[in-house]
Amino acid sequence: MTRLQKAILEVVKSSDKHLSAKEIYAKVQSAFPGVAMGTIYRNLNKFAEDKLIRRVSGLASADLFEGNLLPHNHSQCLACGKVADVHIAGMKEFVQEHIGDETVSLDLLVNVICSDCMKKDGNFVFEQPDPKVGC
Amino acid sequence: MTRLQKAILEVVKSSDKHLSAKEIYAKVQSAFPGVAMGTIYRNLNKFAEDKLIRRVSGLASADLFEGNLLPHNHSQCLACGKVADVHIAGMKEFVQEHIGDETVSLDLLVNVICSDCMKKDGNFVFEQPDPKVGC
DNA sequence: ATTGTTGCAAAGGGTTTGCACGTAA
DNA sequence: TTACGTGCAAACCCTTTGCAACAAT
Repeated sequence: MTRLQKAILEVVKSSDKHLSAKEIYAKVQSAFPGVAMGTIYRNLNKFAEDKLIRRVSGLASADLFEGNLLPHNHSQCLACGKVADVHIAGMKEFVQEHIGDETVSLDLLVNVICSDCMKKDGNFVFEQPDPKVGC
Repeated sequence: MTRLQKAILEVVKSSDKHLSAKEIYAKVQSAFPGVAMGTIYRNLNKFAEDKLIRRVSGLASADLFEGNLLPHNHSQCLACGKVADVHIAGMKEFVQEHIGDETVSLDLLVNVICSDCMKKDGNFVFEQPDPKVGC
């Protein structure tokens, strides 16, 4: 593993947040000013394949990367976009009971209005709830 | 509503499948040869906002549109990409118990190997399960 | 006249890829 | 040498948007 690769991995692993490729790029740049976006992506993809990190997709904005490999899902705030971890015990089993095919994995995305945004505007009303309503 | 708009809506509403904008475009084209992709998207977006149809996003490929407005979620086959409806009673309540913020909506995407693909290759083994593993 | 809808073409965002160069075993 | 990693720029895919022409009221 090159020094650059270690740096990229370290940025993701040492962050407690979910980071976009752009954010990772910015952080890596401080130590490797000449680094290219393509290289960031190539390595993030490799790390994700090798299960060193996890890629979170399906969000409203760009994919995020995280170092937390423990099974969990995510919530995103529809107002500010903030992404948080969601742990739901028995999720897979609960879902499996309802479908015929064998579940490989679940991607649960819980759309919320986070408490911060609720504080800012307690009357948060979705006249027409999220166009991407699941259930 | 213009005749074109009715045609677009009809394509989505009368299909029992989930259709991509490209597929909808192709179908509408047979009656409106000069129709533009931008117009397809503009109208699909409007219909989704008005809750005449539903947009399914977060899939491995492009967003899909469906006429089924009843709350439900989706599964996608990791081998062939096929998307199917998934109905899980009590899903929202089950999830709500585990999170602090108020749930607006859920997007559950169940990654499976569908029975067709299982038949074709009964030994379907994911040496490295889906890089986008939820739980 | 006013408003909304369309085709077109361009731009947008996020991501991937071909290629030549460089670096390391 | 052989293999791999990198920067760069272009391409990619899906989707959105500005604009001028066009309907429809």
